[in-house]
Amino acid sequence: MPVGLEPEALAQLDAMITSQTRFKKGEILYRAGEPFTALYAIRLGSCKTTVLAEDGREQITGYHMLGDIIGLDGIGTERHACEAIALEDTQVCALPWDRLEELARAIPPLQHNLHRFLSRDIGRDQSMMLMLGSMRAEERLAGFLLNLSERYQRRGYSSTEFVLRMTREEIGSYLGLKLETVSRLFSRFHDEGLIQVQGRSVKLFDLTALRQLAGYRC
Amino acid sequence: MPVGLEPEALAQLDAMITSQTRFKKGEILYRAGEPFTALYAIRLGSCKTTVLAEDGREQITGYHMLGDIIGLDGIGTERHACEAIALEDTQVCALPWDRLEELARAIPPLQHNLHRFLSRDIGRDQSMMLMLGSMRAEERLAGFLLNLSERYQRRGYSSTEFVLRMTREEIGSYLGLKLETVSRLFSRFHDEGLIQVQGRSVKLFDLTALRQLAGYRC
DNA sequence: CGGCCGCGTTGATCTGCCTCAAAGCGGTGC
DNA sequence: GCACCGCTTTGAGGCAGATCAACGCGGCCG
Repeated sequence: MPVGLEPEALAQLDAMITSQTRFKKGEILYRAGEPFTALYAIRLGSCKTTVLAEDGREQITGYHMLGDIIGLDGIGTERHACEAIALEDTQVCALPWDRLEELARAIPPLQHNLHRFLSRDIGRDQSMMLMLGSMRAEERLAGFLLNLSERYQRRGYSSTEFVLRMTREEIGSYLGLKLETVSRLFSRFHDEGLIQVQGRSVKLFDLTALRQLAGYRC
Repeated sequence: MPVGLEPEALAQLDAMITSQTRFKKGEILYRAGEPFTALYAIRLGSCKTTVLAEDGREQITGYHMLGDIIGLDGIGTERHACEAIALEDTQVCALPWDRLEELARAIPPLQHNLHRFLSRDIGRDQSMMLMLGSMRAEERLAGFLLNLSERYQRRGYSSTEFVLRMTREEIGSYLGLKLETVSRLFSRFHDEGLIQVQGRSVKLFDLTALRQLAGYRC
């Protein structure tokens, strides 16, 4: 969010941030239906966002880590549309929305960044819809792993070796699959030499093959 | 978009709109990858937006009608992420983005409306992810029909009797199903007395049953 | 220590939706 | 009129992924 801001603007943004909150693994950052007052920037850790059907089924709609901003879906209705849950011990800082809107009016680059975040969320959701609507299970899982890989890399971590923060069931929910299917696919990718899995730690051996599986033509 | 604006602000918004463009059925409003310069407000007709996988598979991500604003997914990357195609003869007016950002800074209610549009798009995409990831075919189709019903009603049309603008294949692509499945489900809903279908004209007879099918608890 | 519990793996079977195929139907142009 | 074409419907059979079930493993607590 602060990218490209003048020092003075940065100071104003800083001043807006009053609170930094800690959550333990499993704790709820906000619930669906709660009044929306602020966005949350993740400073440490990671969390998932889920939407719930009336009958209790849940769909994980996002997996968020350091630097991500969550809660954007609450702006329109002034209520959170989904529920955010920490996947590990996590720290976020709240960005009060009315103050942010105000600042965005005063600071064009901030306004621009805000719009970028909103728009990128839409783009991300649309790729997810492509996955869920048109891809087969193995393509989805390969895409998921590559997506994680990319995001870890952008944050300066290894792009080929990381620890999953989600259970098989959560991965399944995110990808529209059952946990058994996820587990089987991990095993298959492992046997085929594409990856190494041991519980939640994953090594990607053959990015090219994964990309091909995921439907990337590169 | 203009909701809640002062007369003077309205005039400024009006002044921004230079062009109104017409498209015939099947024509492309914009393509994925094209530079993003403007949003488009639909004044007449309807269109679909689709994302394409590298291998040519396509997923319809949205179905848009009068009053909807499309193109929001291009803001973040400055390129359109999806392709928009007219489903019938359609008129849109372009809202140049740089001008709109500028105006949004000057006119708080406009800024707010813009954010609402962006955020609602995210919310819509998330419900779609819930559908695609967790619902069965009949639930998806019931949800689709109810969604249309609601939107027609909000625009002053009948909520129980309307004409589909999409082919079975397009509905299928939107819902992550094959056209045959869509056709079969229409027939089944018809036989069960929930709806009447004749080609593309649909009457909804039993909204309550559809809602139950769709997983609404109401 | 032993028992429990959450999570993961793997096998066997089932089924909802896809695939393949054929035919109907309405509109359009010749 | 007829032929063609895009769209839709319907049937038969197959398969990817779900479901059901059993077991393994590590961590935690009494």
